[in-house]
Amino acid sequence: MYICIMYSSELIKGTLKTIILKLLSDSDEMYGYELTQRVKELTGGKIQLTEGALYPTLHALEAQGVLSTNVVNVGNRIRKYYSITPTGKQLANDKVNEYADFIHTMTFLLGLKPNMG
Amino acid sequence: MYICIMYSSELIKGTLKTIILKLLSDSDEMYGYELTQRVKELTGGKIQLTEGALYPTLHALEAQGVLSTNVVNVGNRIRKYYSITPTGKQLANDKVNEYADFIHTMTFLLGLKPNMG
DNA sequence: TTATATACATAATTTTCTTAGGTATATATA
DNA sequence: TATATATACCTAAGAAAATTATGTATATAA
Repeated sequence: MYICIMYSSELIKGTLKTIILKLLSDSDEMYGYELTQRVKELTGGKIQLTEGALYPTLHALEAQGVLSTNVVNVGNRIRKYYSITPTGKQLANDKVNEYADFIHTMTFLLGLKPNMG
Repeated sequence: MYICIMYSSELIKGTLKTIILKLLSDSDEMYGYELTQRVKELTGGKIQLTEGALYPTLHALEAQGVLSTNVVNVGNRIRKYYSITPTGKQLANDKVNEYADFIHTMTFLLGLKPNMG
């Protein structure tokens, strides 16, 4: 068994959009900070989204029309909820499928045993 | 089933070193061009290493001491064979194990079915 | 009162890759 | 014979995507 605290940063590169789109595809709406906590929780801390990467990407996805926002005041603080658009739902599907295919290819290329759970 | 010609370039980011180290770990020696052809062949053309990324990375890995080189004249052309050092073998193992763990985490995070072949 | 958690954001820098260009030989094709 | 493709190496400019650092501000726990 392989032990690790967090993956080397180069490994995670290129997966951010796919992760965001998938989580928002399965949820009604989520805000940025919530996304960081959810990913940390779901991966046992092995993947931790950094705000410097997350927020610009969220803005780009919104500008692209795949996410829409809803700003809410919680107490005296601002919270910006993101939800996925129909276009975004399609993109999420494509990205997840592409990643599944990619994992399959990498599993073969690196000579890893198919994952049985 | 998902159809694709080549993966979007962002997906492949961060996997180059792992791929190089794994292939050289399983082979006595390989040269740069050979690596590009082997990866293309093994992935059905879905992953194609670009020379602009490959050669600088090979040089860096050599400078780092994980690869050693052997220049050979084939006809009137030069061919630079790379082989993995003991340190490199260890690094290759670590990187492949880390990637296997990463695939496991991403499979769960993206809600993909464990791959049964 | 001080640190941590929540919650947003941007800017400078670094890393990593793409794109484009350069050199050169061998071989297949029009 | 000329031209395209394959082999085989390399670097440099630029783009893309991340890290690191910084800033603002409130709430809560120590």
